[in-house]
Amino acid sequence: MTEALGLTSARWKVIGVIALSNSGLTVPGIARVLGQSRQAVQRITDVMATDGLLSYQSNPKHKRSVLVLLTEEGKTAYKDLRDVQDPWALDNTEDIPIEELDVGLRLVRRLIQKFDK
Amino acid sequence: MTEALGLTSARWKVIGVIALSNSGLTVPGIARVLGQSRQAVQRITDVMATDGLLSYQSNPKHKRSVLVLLTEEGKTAYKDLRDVQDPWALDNTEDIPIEELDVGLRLVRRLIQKFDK
DNA sequence: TGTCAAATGACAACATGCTGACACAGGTCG
DNA sequence: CGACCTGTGTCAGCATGTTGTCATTTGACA
Repeated sequence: MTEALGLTSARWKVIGVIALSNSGLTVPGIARVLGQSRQAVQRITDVMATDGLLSYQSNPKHKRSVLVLLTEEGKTAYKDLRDVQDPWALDNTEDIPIEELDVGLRLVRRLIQKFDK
Repeated sequence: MTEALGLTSARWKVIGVIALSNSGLTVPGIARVLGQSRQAVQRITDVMATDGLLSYQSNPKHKRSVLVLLTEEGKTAYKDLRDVQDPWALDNTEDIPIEELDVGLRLVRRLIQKFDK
C-alpha cells in the first residue's frame, strides 16, 4: 500500500501521528506516541523533511526542540493513504462478525496496557 | 526474557522452529516456516552455530543445503526459555476470560490466512 | 540424456529499529 | 544564584529484517 504512494510503513506511522496533532509535535514527542526511540524517529523525519513531506518550525516552548509539521505534500500523502487503506481494511473484515473484531480489539488493548506498566 | 538467557527474540524464533522439527530443517525451510527471507535466517543460524547453539549436518537429500540441528546447549536454551515464558504467559492472561482469548486467537489466525493468500 | 526452471548459497545495499554516550538546554529547588 | 536532574540533539555501533544479483545444484521433463 505504501509503496504505490512512495512511502514506507515507518513514514506512514510518523505521518499518521503528526496528522492527528493540531499544532505539531517535537521529534521526541512523536517517539513517545509511537513507543519508539527518539533517534529512530529523528532519522525518519530528517529524510521525510528532505523529501518535502515534513517541515520543521521553531518551537516557542523550546529553543532546541523544533516542531514537526506536515507540508501540503505530506497532507496529500496522508489523505491518499487513507483512501487506499480504509477500503482495504473494510474489504478484509467485512465477513468477520463485528463482535469478534470488538473482542479482539479490546483484548489487544488490554494486553498493551498490561505490558506498558 | 531472552536477554537473561543470552538469547534474542530472533534466535528464539529459530530455536523454536527447529525444536518442533524431528530431523532438522534446512535454512530455507526454517525461513518458509517463519515467513522470512532465507538470507535473514542464514545470518542468524551462522552466528548461532558459532555460539554453539546449533550444528550443521550434511543433508542426504541435498548436497548443498545442510540440515540445522540443535546442540545440547541449544536444547537446554529452548527448555530454559520455555520455563520462563510459559509462566509469564499464564500470569498475564489469567484474569482474561478464556472465551476472549479464544476469539482473539481465531481472529488473528483468520487474518493471517487471509493475508497469506 | 540433454535442457531448463526452481532452489540454494553467498554477497551487497538498504530500511528500521535498539542502546549507549556525550554535550547542551530547561526547569526546579536549596 | 548555583547545583542538579531531565529533556534534547547528535553520533556511533549493532540487530534484524528486506530486496536484488549471480553462480551452482537439483530435479523434472522432452
